Formats: sequence, structure tokens, C-alpha cells
Amino acid sequence: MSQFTSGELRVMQLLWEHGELKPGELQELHPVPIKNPALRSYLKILVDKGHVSRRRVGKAFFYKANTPRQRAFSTMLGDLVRIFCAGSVDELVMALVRKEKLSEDDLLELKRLADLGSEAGSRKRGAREKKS
Amino acid sequence: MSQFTSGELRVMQLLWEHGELKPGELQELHPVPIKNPALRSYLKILVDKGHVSRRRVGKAFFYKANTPRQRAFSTMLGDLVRIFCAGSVDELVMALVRKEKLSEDDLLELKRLADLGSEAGSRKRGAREKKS
DNA sequence: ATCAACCTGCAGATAAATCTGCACAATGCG
DNA sequence: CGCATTGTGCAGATTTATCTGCAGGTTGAT
Repeated sequence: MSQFTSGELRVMQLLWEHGELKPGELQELHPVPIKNPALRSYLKILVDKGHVSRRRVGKAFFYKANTPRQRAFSTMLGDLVRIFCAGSVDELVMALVRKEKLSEDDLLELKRLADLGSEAGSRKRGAREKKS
Repeated sequence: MSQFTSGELRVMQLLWEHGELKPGELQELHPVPIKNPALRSYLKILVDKGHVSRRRVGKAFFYKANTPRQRAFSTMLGDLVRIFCAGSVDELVMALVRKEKLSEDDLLELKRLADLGSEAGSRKRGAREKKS
């Protein structure tokens, strides 16, 4: 159930990027023009869902992301990979390559990260079933 | 708007996996119990959106995915990467590593794919802005 | 104190996603 | 043919996502 709608996501992004904001600031930073009540409607939903907490300061509230950005990303990506790749990663990378989302630099970086990950993975082996 | 809701996605998966199906088969294969009219409601939406086409056979229709599975995946993944990684791939891979979705084998495979991609990328350079 | 500028809670309106019911048509089997 | 099965179109009910309006409170400058 930790799924964000696109409207909610737009708000979360601002909170992730800027830390703690009050409505006016959120409104100014919001990528598309949004009126105060509409914004508050999203905030209420996010607070209800537990993704955002708020803290009274003077007259107003400061809103803060409760769910860390990295976790949200990881969850959503995990869902996608589970649905489309049965949990494996090959198709994921091939999709990126096909999309040309990966530049030459990205691929070098990817190899570097893969190396890092290999070491990390070796240090704590057995997390996942191996296929061969 | 090539976004699928989760209900639509469940149907698309079946069509991607099995090719061309009629309502009864879809109903049987459906991961969660679904009644005929509910299923048809999704099919209608998917047909309206253009993701599915249908072909009359006798009394009934056969439904077939119009949007290829790979493209849907690529689009959805692209959205996610754009939102969370500003189009770059580092955070994506790190998220996978952190999630332990990547086994040691996966990482080796990843490096292999990265090599393949590098060659492919070199053959048609300049698709994306470089960061340095 | 008064006013403008911001905030709040609450109570919807609108649209889309999800799911249901009803009346009827085509097919196959006795 | 008569009937059960499995379709179909159409017309909504329900829930969630998205957005709006109103009546009023708190703060700070005049």
C-alpha cells in the first residue's frame, strides 16, 4: 500500500528535496501551479497515509517527509521489477540500454557500481537464491 | 498517458503472457478472483486507451495486447528513473544493490550487459547529453 | 484596534478507477 | 426446438484521486 499517486509524488519530491516546508513554500516550489486548498488536500492524504508528518510552529504547520526518498524509490522500483522481470535484473538493464537512457559514461559508471556491489555482495553472501 | 493502473496491469500481464485470450480464459487465469463484468470493464478501458485490440471470432471476442510488454515496461521504468534519478542510472543501480535484489551472479551479468551496452552505445553515440 | 496576509478545519464537487446488475444474443447439446 | 452456457451492450454503484469554497483563527504592521 505504499504506492504514491503522481499528485502525491509531486509533493513528496519537494519535501525530500527541501526538508521541512510550510504550505506557502510548498505552493511556490510546486512544479505546476496549485492552489492552497488543493495542496492541503494532498498533504492531508499523505499525513493520513503516514508518509508525511507535521509540526506546529507558530500559527502554521511545517510538513516533513516521513518516508525516506530512497525507500519510496526502492519500493516502487521493486514493484516494477517484480511485475516485469520476475525479480531478475537482466530485462531491467536491457530496457535501459534499449531506451538509450544509458550513455557510454553511464555504462562505465554502471560497471564501477557493479564492482562495488560485487564486493559488498561478497561480504554478505546468501541473501538471495542463486540460479545456477 | 501510457500509464497503467494496477488493475489494468493485471489484465495486460495475462495478455502478454498468453497472447490472445477470450473473456472466459482471462477470467480463469486472472490472479485474483474476478467476475465477468468487472473484467470486461477493464478490457473496455484498455481497448479505449488503445492498449488492447479485440477480434470477433464466433459469438465472442478475442482480446490481444496492442502495446508490447517491453514498451510498457520501458515507459514505466523511464518515468520512475526520471522522477527519482533525474534520468541518470547511478541511484537506480544503488537502489537495486541496497535492496539485495542483485545477487553476485546478477552483478556479473550486469557487468556483462554493461559491456554489451557499451559496444552498442559506441556504435550510435550522442543520444544523450554527457555530464562532464 | 484594525486590516491584510497567511494559516486552519471542514465540507463538498468532479473525474477517474473499480466493480456490479440486467436484459438479451449466439452456440452447442439434448 | 428448448435450454444451459457463455458471450454481449448498456447503465450505473462505489471508491479513490484530484481539486474547490467557505468561515474563521493567528500574526504583524499600521
